Amino acid sequence: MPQKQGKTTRTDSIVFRLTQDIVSKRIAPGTPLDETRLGQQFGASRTPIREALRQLAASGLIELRPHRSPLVAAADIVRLREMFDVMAELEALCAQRCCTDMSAAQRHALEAHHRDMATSVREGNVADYRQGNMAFHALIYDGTNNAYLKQLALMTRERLAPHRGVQLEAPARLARSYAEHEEIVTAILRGDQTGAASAMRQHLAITQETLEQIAAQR
Amino acid sequence: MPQKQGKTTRTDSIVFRLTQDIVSKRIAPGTPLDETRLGQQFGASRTPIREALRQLAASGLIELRPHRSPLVAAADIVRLREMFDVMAELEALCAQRCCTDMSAAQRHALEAHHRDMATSVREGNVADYRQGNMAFHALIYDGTNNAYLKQLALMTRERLAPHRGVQLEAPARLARSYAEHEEIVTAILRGDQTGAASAMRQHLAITQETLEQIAAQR
DNA sequence: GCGGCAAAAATTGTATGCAGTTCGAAAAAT
DNA sequence: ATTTTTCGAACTGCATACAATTTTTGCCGC
Repeated sequence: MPQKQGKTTRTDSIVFRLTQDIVSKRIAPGTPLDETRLGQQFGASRTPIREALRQLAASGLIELRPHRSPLVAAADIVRLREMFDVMAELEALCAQRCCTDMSAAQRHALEAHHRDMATSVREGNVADYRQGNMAFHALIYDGTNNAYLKQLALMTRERLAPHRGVQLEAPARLARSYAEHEEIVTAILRGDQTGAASAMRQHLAITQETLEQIAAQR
Repeated sequence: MPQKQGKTTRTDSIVFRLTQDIVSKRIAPGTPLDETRLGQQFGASRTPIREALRQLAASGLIELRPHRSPLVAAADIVRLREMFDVMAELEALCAQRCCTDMSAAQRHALEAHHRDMATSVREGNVADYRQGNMAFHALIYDGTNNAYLKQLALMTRERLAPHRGVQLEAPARLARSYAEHEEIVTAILRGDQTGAASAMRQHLAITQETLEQIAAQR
């Protein structure tokens, strides 16, 4: 489960760096991770290394067996596809629940946020849009008023985030993404459960296509 | 996240005991967990305690913020209801996916297992049925051929298991549960996606009713 | 008496040392 | 030459000691 990193503790720093190294394939899958070696590599003691490795294991990035060196998990394309698939279903469920379980304030917040994102699209500000997009989906998670569902969806999205790399960089994609958001929002406001769910599914299917391209180009 | 407990390492032992203490309410929600105190309470050093706490945090049983004592997460009725809700949806999704993604061998295994469970029902053997029920649902998780979906469903079920207490003890419940299983199996074998999903949802709604009774009697 | 500040106490984060287990290599037997 | 056994090295699991940070407590000023 991802932690905040407000006051970067050493463990969190190591988690971050190791995560990047793994998802960027700088460390090949199947590689055994030696605690002492990592320790002197990162200039830290074994203790924070161990904590970091536990967190990575919880994230599914590595596998650890008792008394044995942790192995970098095979983040194969198959597994990523599966996760994307489940994420789409989770978010579709969130959108569906939003139709019935959202408070008026939450509905207004979602609508307002979506309108605000229009400026990022017009300016072609990719960084802003990226951030706004995350907030958009977070608002939908919140709208379910189901903490566990929110937690699962967030966890899945965050775990997938590092693998998405440099996608939706093209301004054209921004406009399309925004249009899809529009569909989702209107469906939710209309209370159209199946419409909201399918709109969300389709929205995420686009993202998944990008993954397939990345997979193909290897 | 599956954890073996073959060669009980001290950390795993502590994880197990703490988990039981938390879900059985022996430790009240909101209680701060002091590492040193736990250490001398369990007769262990702080190191394995820390590792155990990380795992519990990953399981969502406790919450930890940097430089602050971990707090036992509130497992209130509201949260439990939410988790049951999500579990129903996850399993409904599993059943739906089984209709399309199951192999022939998996279909046969599910059918055979279901038939075998009839004897437990006839004999009124609650313990056997309980075990068979778990296996039944596990077979459906497997049938999705989606490791991540399986992981989420299993995790949710396991986390909920301790709270289900002494339900479905009455032999009458066994027969009813079995009939519901029957519906699910036939829907899956027929390839009826929506039928399988709704049958599963209804099957779990029964379970949830029991929870409500437990909640009410407190 | 009340609010802010500072120092002390308590608790988490980190480092290091030791013991137990696993894995590999060398040696012995077939 | 191949297989088995044994021994050693390396690494993980655990314990303890130290550093950093937070919280509490006591004091001073208002």
